[in-house]
Amino acid sequence: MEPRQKHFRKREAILACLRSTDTHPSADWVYAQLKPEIPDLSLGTVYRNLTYFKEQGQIISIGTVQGVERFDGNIHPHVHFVCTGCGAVVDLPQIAVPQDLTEAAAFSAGGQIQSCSLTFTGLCSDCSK
Amino acid sequence: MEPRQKHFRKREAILACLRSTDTHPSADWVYAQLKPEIPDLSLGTVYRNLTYFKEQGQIISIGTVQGVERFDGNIHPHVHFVCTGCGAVVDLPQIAVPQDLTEAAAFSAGGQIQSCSLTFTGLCSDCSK
DNA sequence: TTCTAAATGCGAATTATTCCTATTGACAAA
DNA sequence: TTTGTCAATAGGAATAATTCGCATTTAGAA
Repeated sequence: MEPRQKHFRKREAILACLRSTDTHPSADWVYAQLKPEIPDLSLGTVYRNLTYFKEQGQIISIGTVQGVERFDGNIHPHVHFVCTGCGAVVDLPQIAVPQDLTEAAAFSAGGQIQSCSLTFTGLCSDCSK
Repeated sequence: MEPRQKHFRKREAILACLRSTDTHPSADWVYAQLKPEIPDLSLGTVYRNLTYFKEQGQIISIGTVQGVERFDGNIHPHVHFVCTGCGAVVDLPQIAVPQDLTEAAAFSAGGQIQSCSLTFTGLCSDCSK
């Protein structure tokens, strides 16, 4: 298929960058990551496309950690652990929110549940030393 | 005991305000709420004391909703529902995170779990109309 | 009264995020 | 090829939540 339409290279690079890592990066991290290979990338474009992908449901926001929003290219429901020491966010793939909990929540809230986020907070093994 | 030490009136008023509501307010909301009765209250004091209480473990932050941090005077573990339409945050007291999930998370993360936050997101009954 | 340390007010500073505007690229029609 | 249109973008200005710096006030001890 050859060189992709130049028009979307940046948009695609941003999504690919997000999907290539499990560090749950911030907008700034994505920007810093791509800037060397795409020198005319602007931070505004990163923000714009992250918002775009979020609206499209292709990525999710996992909330703000230490003041900055963090994103996740993995939209499969999963649980996170956030270290209050270093700000690292890691997946806990072994854990899952039981389905009946979500159903109970929908009933209890009386509205429509779109998503569910379970996050454990603490000190990672490095930071607890 | 009569008039409390004037020095701590504001600090106490901020905590009392947070505990008197179930709206999970922002710093600005607390400020607006108290300003009429405490005209010389400053927003900086609200932020400072919210941070103080948070560090003391007397309140918790429930993360940022639509760009602003929201607080909760109820530190008993409980589940929240956030409406993406109006930004309302309500408790779901009927739901709880199973204890074994937390234990599994602690094992899986390999660190110390300090807290756990389960949040459902969606549209409340008003906003889904 | 004097001293000290904590709490505060106020305004400036910081910083993540959004907004504005001119420019560029892709593509279709003439 | 030329022209027109529209989405995507860069770059910088603007916004807004939050934090910081510093002088002032207060409580309480000496």
